[in-house]
Amino acid sequence: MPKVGIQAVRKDALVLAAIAEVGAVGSLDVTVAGIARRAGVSSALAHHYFGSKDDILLAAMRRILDDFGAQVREGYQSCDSPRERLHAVIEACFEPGQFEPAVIAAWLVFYVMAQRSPEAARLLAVYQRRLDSNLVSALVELAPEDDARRIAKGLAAMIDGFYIRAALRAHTVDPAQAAAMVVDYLDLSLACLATTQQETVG
Amino acid sequence: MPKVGIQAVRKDALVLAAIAEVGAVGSLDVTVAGIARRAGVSSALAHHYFGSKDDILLAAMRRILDDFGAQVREGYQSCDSPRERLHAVIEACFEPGQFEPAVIAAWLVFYVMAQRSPEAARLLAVYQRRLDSNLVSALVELAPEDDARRIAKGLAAMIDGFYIRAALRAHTVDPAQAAAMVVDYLDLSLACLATTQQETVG
DNA sequence: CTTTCTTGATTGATCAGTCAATCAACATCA
DNA sequence: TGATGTTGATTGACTGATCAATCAAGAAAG
Repeated sequence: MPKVGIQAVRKDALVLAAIAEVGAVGSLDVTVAGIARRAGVSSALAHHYFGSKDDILLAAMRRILDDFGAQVREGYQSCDSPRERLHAVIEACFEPGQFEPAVIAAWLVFYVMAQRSPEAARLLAVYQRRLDSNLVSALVELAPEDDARRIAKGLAAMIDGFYIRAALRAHTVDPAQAAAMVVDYLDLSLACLATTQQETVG
Repeated sequence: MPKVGIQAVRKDALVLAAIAEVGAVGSLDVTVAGIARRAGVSSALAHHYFGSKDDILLAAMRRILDDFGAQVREGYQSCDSPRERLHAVIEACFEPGQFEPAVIAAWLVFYVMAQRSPEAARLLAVYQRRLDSNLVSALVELAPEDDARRIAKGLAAMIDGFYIRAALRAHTVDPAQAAAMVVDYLDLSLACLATTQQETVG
């Protein structure tokens, strides 16, 4: 048998190369040859391991989504209160790693890919549901479920919004500042809710 | 001389066809032939009027940006108070026309194009500055300039965020609801500011 | 009859995917 | 130990298709 474990090594290299290439080219107009070159192998090998160009790109997308998921889970480690967990989720979204040009370009490109590929759309939907679920599960401990769901939608929208604005290299806000503003919005929403509830109760 | 005014007719038809084609294909992988066919002319004619494929796409982008600008200006007509103007801007962003599949796809695609084409990036930056400027100019009448700028950034981010979420056809929120949530955020921010200021002054 | 419009045909380039052939690691058996 | 077969790894060369851009020729309007 040939080298053991080389398959995982090659696939990994190709996936990383695909992300880098998408970031470098800045669009879906990446070539299998370009990805393969960056990974130091032939284009034929890329086809050998992944069936098609789309398969490579979908694998790259899964990788980015997984990395993000891991980042969130890592942030969860030392969180006890729901508020801490909310902050952890928000901060994970604005982690420096998420703002590397290649990663930003990849997200953008995957949004476009989702318009065409059902699998890409499914993957992005999974990410959105997960983010939403993370936010809601912490928020329900601080507010009635309806309000929790509403606030979660607003938070998620603001997160995605700041992110896409970063994608335009028009650095109107830096990630840390953006995270702080999302947290402000969270606190504001909860404070308002508390006031209203108090009035209603009292 | 040949037909008078035909140039404007053809260019217009090609620009509209380009938007429709981008919406139908869902990516930048549109062909000049496809756009021309949709406009009912030959691909050579498209090259005759616009120099290149990119010129056609940039013209399409300008068209969408202009339409949006006109929508905002229209909403401004009957606005006296700054709060009314803010609502008008926000509602213009969530106008049904902005949520036609072709328009959504076009925006997404133009974001990607901006990664590669300086002119596309410039056009998008103009749009963002205009939105920001509209928001700030109304907000400064309701809050100190620093706060106005900060709130404007949050509003703009949330607007873009809701928009991009709509782009995924995962209709978690409908446009009207999204607009309402942005307005809520606006009111919340201003209310909070008023309270804080009152406390500081008192 | 001039000027613009319009097109079919063509070109040159690019790219995804295929294929046959070689290569290297491992297993098996004597 | 060493010869030999097996199997996946790897590639260069190729193909078929697509597309942007060009061009020369013809149609139509003034």
